[in-house]
Amino acid sequence: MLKAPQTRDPFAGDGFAGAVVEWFVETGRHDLPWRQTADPYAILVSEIMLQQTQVATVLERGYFTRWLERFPDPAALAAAAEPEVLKCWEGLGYYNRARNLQKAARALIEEHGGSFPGELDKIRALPGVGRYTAGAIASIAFGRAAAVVDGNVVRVFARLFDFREAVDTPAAQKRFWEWAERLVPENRPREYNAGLMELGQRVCLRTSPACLACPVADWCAATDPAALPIKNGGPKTVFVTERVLFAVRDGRLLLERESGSRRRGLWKLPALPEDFAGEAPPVMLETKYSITHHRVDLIVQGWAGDPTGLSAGPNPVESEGELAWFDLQTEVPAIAMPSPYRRAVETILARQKA
DNA sequence: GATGCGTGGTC
DNA sequence: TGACCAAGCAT
Repeated sequence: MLKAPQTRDPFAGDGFAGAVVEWFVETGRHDLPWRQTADPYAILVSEIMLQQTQVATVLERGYFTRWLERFPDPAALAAAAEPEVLKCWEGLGYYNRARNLQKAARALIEEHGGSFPGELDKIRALPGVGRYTAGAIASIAFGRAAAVVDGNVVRVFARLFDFREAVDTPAAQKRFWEWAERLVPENRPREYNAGLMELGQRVCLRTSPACLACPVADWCAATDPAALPIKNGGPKTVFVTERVLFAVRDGRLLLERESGSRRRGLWKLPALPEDFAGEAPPVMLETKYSITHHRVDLIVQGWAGDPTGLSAGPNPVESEGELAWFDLQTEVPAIAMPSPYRRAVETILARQKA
């Protein structure tokens, strides 16, 4: 990697922040829908959606715009029924984000009289809002000089300060926050924070950083930027098999609602017991999906036409949650299902139609 | 402080 | 193609 040596100190004066701000003002993505608004609620929605989720996913699949059309303000979201809230979130994952967003809307109504607080600690107290999100809202929506540290900032800082230790430790995170607090400027913190993150997203790339195009290369101490940041990594992938039932009766599909988990309130194909071998319904579909550090082999079993096997003998369903039948035409499309099950159902239905 | 959480994209 | 990752948070 070709990269000029460091010649300037990020902490000396406001040159570093000024360079980030200038770069953002001149070349930033000002067309993003959440940059077309000054509404703190809309900024909150965007920041929650963007947690651990790529810009392209939120943007191209229309989640942000659709959400604001359906829930244009905290009052609309606070008054909504949770199933509809989850349905609007379907496919984004981390469904507690949607539930917390509604809790936050209710807190805005009930504890703040419907007006959005501009103080960092009050923003931070909203459900689902952690240190990053609070800083992002305070700076972007209110112009406060609050720091942000996300995955992009970690990568930029690891290189800027040539940080050759693991970044995914509490001690390292503490240092990144200290650096962020020291560097965030009183002048134009909105453009600085947005620019710092966008720099990580578009220039300070993970595997091939574009140092020749970087506006802060003069301040960067890294000699081998592509080797940073260093991570310990998470747990190893666990491979599991999941057998579920596809049962249709009178045009209605049997689904199970998860109860205790964080996918609570979402509907899935009911689980079949592991040892359900002898009289098991035939395999209709086998597919794979990943969830956190699990790699799941999803096997859908059932009777395409005549589900007599379902009513014969004991209930073949191993269920921890509530079971219910949903009309395939009208109800199944309207309820919230995790993506793997949604895809499986649609694949099977399309196959039967053909 | 470690762990669990959803999904889609990337190389 | 499998491991890694992306605008983190709550418990």
